[in-house]
Formats: sequence, C-alpha cells, structure tokens
Amino acid sequence: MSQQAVTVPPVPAARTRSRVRSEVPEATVARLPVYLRALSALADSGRTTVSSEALATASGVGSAKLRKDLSYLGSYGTRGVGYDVQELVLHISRALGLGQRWSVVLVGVGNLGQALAGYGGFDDRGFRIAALLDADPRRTGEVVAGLPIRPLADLDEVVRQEQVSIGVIATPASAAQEVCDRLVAAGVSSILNFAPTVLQVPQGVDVRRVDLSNELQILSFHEHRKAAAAGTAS
Amino acid sequence: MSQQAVTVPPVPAARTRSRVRSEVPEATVARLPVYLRALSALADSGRTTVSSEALATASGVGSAKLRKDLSYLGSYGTRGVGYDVQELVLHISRALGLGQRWSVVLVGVGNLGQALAGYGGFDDRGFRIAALLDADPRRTGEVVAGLPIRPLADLDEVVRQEQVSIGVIATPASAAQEVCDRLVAAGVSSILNFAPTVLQVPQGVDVRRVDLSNELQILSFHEHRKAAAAGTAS
DNA sequence: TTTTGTGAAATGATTCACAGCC
DNA sequence: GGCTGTGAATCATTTCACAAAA
Repeated sequence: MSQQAVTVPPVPAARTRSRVRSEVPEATVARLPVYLRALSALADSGRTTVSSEALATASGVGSAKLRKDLSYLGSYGTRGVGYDVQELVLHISRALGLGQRWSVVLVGVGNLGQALAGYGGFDDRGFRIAALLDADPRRTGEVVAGLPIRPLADLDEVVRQEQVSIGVIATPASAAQEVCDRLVAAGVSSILNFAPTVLQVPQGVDVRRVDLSNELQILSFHEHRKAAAAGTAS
Repeated sequence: MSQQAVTVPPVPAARTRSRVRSEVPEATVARLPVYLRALSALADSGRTTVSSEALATASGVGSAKLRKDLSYLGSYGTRGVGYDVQELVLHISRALGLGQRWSVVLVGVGNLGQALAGYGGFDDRGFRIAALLDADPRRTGEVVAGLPIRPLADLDEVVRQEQVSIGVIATPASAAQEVCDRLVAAGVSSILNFAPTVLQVPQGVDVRRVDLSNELQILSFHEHRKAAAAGTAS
C-alpha cells in the first residue's frame, strides 16, 4: 500500500485577507522536515553530497517529487552531481524558519505531557520548552524533565516574558478548548493539539492535531480492506 | 490560517498490483474518524439528528466537503432534515472496519510507550493492546498499565496467538527499522510509527508516522511566514 | 422551505519526460 | 554520461451551485 504518513493536507488551506501567496505548497512544507532528518543522518554518516534518487529513497518518496519540492526553495543542486548535504540542510532549515530558537509552552502535564516533556524531540531541533503548565494546583512546583510545573494562571506572564509563539496542548479533551482560548488570548498563534478534539480558533492561528486513535482508525480502514480483498481472491 | 491537521495525504497512494479501486478517497478516510468523534459527542449530549452544516462546524471542515465525504459511504441523510446521529455513527464505524476489535502490539515501553499504553485512546474505540514488548531484558515482567512487559522474542507468538494485525512502534529511532522488519515478518501489516525515522516496508504494508518535531517544524514554517508578513505590513 | 446529494468547475498535487548543465 | 530543474499532462481533492426529496 503505502509509506510514511501523518502530516499533510488536512490543513484546510490559508484564507488570509490579502491572499499572501504561500509560494511553497502545503504538501511540500509537510515533507521538508522529513528531508531534513534524512539529510542529518547522511551528514552524520559522513556523506557530503547526495542525489535526488538517494535522498528520495531515504525519505520514502519518489525522486521527481523530491526534486519538485526542493525546486520551490531554489536551485541548490548541481546537474550531473547532486546536492551538497550541508548546503541543503541550511536552505531547508532557513525555509522552515529554524534559524531562530522557538519557545514552546506545554499545557497539561499528565501521562502524555510528561512523555512529551522528556522526549528530547524539542531541544533536538531548535525548540525550547519555556514552561510546563498544569491546571491542577497540587502539581504546582513538581519538577518534570528538569522544569517546575507552574499554574495555568502564569500563562500570560510566560508567553510575554519568554516570547512564546507555539503552544502544545496535552490536556484531557474537556479542557482543550478553554486552554486553547487562553493561549490565543495570550498571543500564541500556533498550536499543536494532542487532545482528541477539534479546536475552534480565530483566523491567523494555525492548529495541527495529533490523535492516536484517529491514526489507528485509519489503519483499521486499510486492514479491513486488505482482509476483504484477501477474501475475494478468487 | 487554518484548522485541524495532521493526518492526510502523506500517504503516498496505493500501489497495489491489481489496482483494487479504493472507492473511498484517502483524504476522506482520514476525516472519517473526526466525524465519528464529533458524532459521539453529539450523541452524548442527547442530539438525535444533525445537519451537515452543524456536523461540519463541529469537525472543523466545510459542509460541502462533509456531504461529499459522507456520500462515498452511501445516502444516509434525509433532505430537509439532516442525518440521524446513531445511524451515521454506525455507517462510519462500519466503513472504518470498527465492527471488530483489533488487537495491537506495542513495541518500546519507554517514556512515550508508557504514555501510549496508559492513554486510554485504545480501549476507547475498538482497539485492544494484546501485549507490551521491550528489547531491554531488565524490563521484562514489569507491569505497565496493567500489562506485563514481555521480551521482544515473544513477538511471533503474540502476533499468532492474539491475531495481531496492527503494530505500534515507540522505540528509539535506531531500533525502529529492525522492529519494523520483525513485525512484518511476524505478519503485521499495519504499523503506527512514533520513532523519527522513515521505515522501509514491502508492498501491502501500511505505515503511518507521527513525529513531534516534524509537527513543530511545520508550525515553525507558518510562524516564520506570519512574522515576515507582519514585518512587511506597509 | 430546508437540507441533502452530486455533477461540473476550479484548484492543488503528483508524475512524466526531457532539455539543459556539469 | 549522469542528474537536476521544470513545463506539461495526469490525477486527486475541494468547492460551487443547484436539482431533487422530504
């Protein structure tokens, strides 16, 4: 059937007043981090140059798609040779806005929130957890992954003082919309939502949703079809 | 900018030998779980019927899209009235293959694996964790979320005995491909991968990837663009 | 009168295939 | 000779807009 997945077009498409012309297609943006990761691995293994074919294979896509994706960023390859690994890392990083270190606030330090805080996927690549917040006052002060848990009331202060522009919601579904509203009110304009709810946000705010059971259900659909197909194998 | 995201077209498109004709578009499949969740909430709140407009709003999509999506499953609405909530839940569940209970094996019981095991998103909707496996022999026997951790060597036995067809990988990136190979060898044909790697799998195996730092980087891209746009506000 | 279901149009993404450059 | 960059063709998805059903 397929390959890697989970991150594409459910982003409904920008509806900005002034039609800003996004230049890089959304589907391409969603793949850039994958290329970046593959390139880092190549760099670590000592490769200095790579062909579209090789990088495409490592990223689980076709080489034509890869080349078209990269072409939106500019012409950084050399015909007959390939791409310079270091240089390409730089260009993709720049396109993704990874030149700066983004501060993130994580709300909801339960099971999942703790795992996220300790995951390493943050520092890993230019992100920094500015604070952990939790609504339960009994958790205040507890230290998780080296950071003290703070009360939700500190939200505005944290966002202002730490220049936070990305919020991660790892609360139960029932609290997610309210937390989201408060994040937006505090000035956060990008949200990563792990709670199984659809958040309502004003224009100009980006939300991405990660939902375990959604993913399982999509896999279930395909399993179901495969089983049915196998049964019909005349 | 946008709305909910994270689960769509990065699924490269089916490449099955015999061109099975998928009927329901991939993009639609990725949204069905969202509708299902919204419908459950409506049912809990006592609603018995819902219009495409209302359900669309609750799901973060447009009503035309919703109606077209549902039309791939059949004509289950009543003109002038809307959809019967219970009935629609049933039809979507059936389409997703949720009539049966799927058994899942979770490999890698670290930080994230533990959070997933305890998340509740499994039992929640027709999924059952058949076993927790971990490569570290020191963890064997430890009980997490009510289940004992078993050694990786038990994989084949678990898959066979428990009729497992879905595997969840929550190992470090370095171990993911090997675990994946063993899952596939054992007969698992759908994989949910939380490790930050692109898995290579044979045809007929579905992989979906969930990657925290990918999501953050996509948000970073949009933040970056918004900041640039704000700066250019002449 | 309301709201579905759906052809047809518009938009977006992928793939092809090859000219151009190293 | 090998490999990129990209128009043009294809395929997929979304949106429009309205006829038909309740």
